[in-house]
Amino acid sequence: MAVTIKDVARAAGVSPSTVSRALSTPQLLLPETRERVQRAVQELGYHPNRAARGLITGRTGNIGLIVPDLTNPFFPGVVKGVQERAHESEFSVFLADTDEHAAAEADLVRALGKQVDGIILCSPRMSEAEVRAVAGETPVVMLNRRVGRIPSVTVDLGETIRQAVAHLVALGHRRIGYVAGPRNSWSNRERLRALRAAAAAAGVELEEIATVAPKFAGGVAVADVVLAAGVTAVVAYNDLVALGLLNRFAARGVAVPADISVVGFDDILFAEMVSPALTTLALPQEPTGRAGVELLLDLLEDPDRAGNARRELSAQLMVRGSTGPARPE
Amino acid sequence: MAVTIKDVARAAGVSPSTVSRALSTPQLLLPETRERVQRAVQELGYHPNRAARGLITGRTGNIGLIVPDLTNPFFPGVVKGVQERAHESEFSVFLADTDEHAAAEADLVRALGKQVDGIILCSPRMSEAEVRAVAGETPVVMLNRRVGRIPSVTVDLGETIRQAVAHLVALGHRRIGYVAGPRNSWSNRERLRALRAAAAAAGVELEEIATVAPKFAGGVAVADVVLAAGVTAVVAYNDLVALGLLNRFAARGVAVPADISVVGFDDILFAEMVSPALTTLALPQEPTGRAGVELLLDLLEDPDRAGNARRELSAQLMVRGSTGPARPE
DNA sequence: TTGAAAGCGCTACCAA
DNA sequence: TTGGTAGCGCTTTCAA
Repeated sequence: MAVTIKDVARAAGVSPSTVSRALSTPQLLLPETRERVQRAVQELGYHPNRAARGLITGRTGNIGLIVPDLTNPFFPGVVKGVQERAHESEFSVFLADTDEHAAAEADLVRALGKQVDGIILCSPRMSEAEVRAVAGETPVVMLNRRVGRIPSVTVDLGETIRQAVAHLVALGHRRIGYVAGPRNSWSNRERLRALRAAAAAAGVELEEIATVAPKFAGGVAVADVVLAAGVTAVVAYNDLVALGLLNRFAARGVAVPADISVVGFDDILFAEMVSPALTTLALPQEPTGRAGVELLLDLLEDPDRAGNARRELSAQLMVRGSTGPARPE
Repeated sequence: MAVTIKDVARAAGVSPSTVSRALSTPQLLLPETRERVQRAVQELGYHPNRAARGLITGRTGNIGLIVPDLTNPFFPGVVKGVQERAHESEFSVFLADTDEHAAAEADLVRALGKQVDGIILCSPRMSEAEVRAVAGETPVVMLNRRVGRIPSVTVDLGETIRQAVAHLVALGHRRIGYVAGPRNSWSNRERLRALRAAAAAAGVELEEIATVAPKFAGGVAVADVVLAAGVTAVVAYNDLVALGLLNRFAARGVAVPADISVVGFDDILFAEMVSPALTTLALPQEPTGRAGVELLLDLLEDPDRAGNARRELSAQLMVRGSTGPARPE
């Protein structure tokens, strides 16, 4: 059996209450008592049972993290950030991967709800109504999405998307394609909106080519459609899709960037690893995760003040080999 | 406040004990009572507090999963498998990433120990003594490592490594290099041992070139040393390192496989995405995770019988573009 | 078949 | 400054 607070109390010759205080409010004890308890804690290797503590304090010291797909390297980056920051504040992290099933998200929130103090929803796919519903039940922070007054961490892509479009226009591109991600992805909608605005402002055409699963295979699948669309540059919903495009283009003997330029979003590690390396709009992955934890901690501490808290991080255009001068018509 | 067992009891006009029974041993109740309780559960949206339950039953319904580095795509695959299988048995998963710090592993096990029924250690880097120590305190299953009688899931690479060496030898390679992973990695030692044996049996040289961090940057860093070693083929500790090699080779204008052949381990998604695609020894990622959970569940159910349980999965050689005929001397 | 009571490990209150 | 007591939400005897 594990060592309990009673064992420590007995060993130190004090009451359980005193042991408890020695751990939570040591300044209230006589230095001598405190040391005696601490020695006993050390010797017995006592770790308080957090479940029992949580039963009383209403705090579990756990946070839940729900991501759509761990297989997309973007999310492990975020998860790492969450973990790191959580551990710094002595929180443990429950992780759940929904495999891109929007329906699984709400279920998971409810299943996790009881065992955590709050939940971080990373790029949730569920409807706004569902988001509001779960946020009403459990403290929730969202990453890469905004719904009403729910605290969220987002990345401001407006300026960076303008830069990216300017970059393509400067290279002579006049018809730019966009391969869209999931319809229920807020990021997808925002990216499309900003791209449209930037293209309009620059006086170039933006063609929404298709909607694909946000995976490598999605890019591969849509590549030939992209070629048939007659654009000279294509922006993909994320790097994984962009890499899928590059892969299929290579297989078809289409030269990048000579025949077509390709741009992604995220800047996953592998964007740099392919050749030509992928031009992409880099999202801060670990910082997003860290910021999410911070917002959640604020929210737990002061639900009123922290409601509607927003953290907006910035993106960066990484110009690499996959973009180049437009092929003359 | 969340709805408790008392609320349900009141709503259903029964005692809390009866509600508890309705959930755990419904067959002991009168059908009518059972239904009344179940209706109340539904209406109030009652979910038992697992922490409170765990306090009594000694079971938390949680398992801990510790991985070295989520940024290596191999691990998310395993994590996904663990998650899936765990959820199937109504277990939740605590995830912790040690960032390749062996020292963090034991600490994490201890920190998590109290809140979980058992822990899955994925490719742990800690010493055998430490492994034994933590396994003595908490039910532990290991993935990709064997220590004593601790239940483990491993992948049998012997035959596949022989195949890989035969493949290279058939292509005319006589001097093969190995870029080693972390010294404290069991997988690394096993791979090296099997490679040595296979090379000796085939009558070719195996040269251990260097030890690197099991990351992309590690491969990049060692690439020039590999070239200077004068081997015609190189096997890397894992795909990430192999991809680093490919990247630096490309930058140096070294043609793969014309000038040098490259082989990795794992078969991460990106092994297929680069060109030339990476020849690699594919490890089953999700199955490894799933098997780990199953072993752990067995262990929890019957600690005696399940001690020393082993599950050995098999690997597969994926021959792709990065291996080809040896460059004539 | 059901309910009352005890207690899991801990913290928070009130007294002393 | 410390200890006793109650009780968090639940399960599990033991009685009825």
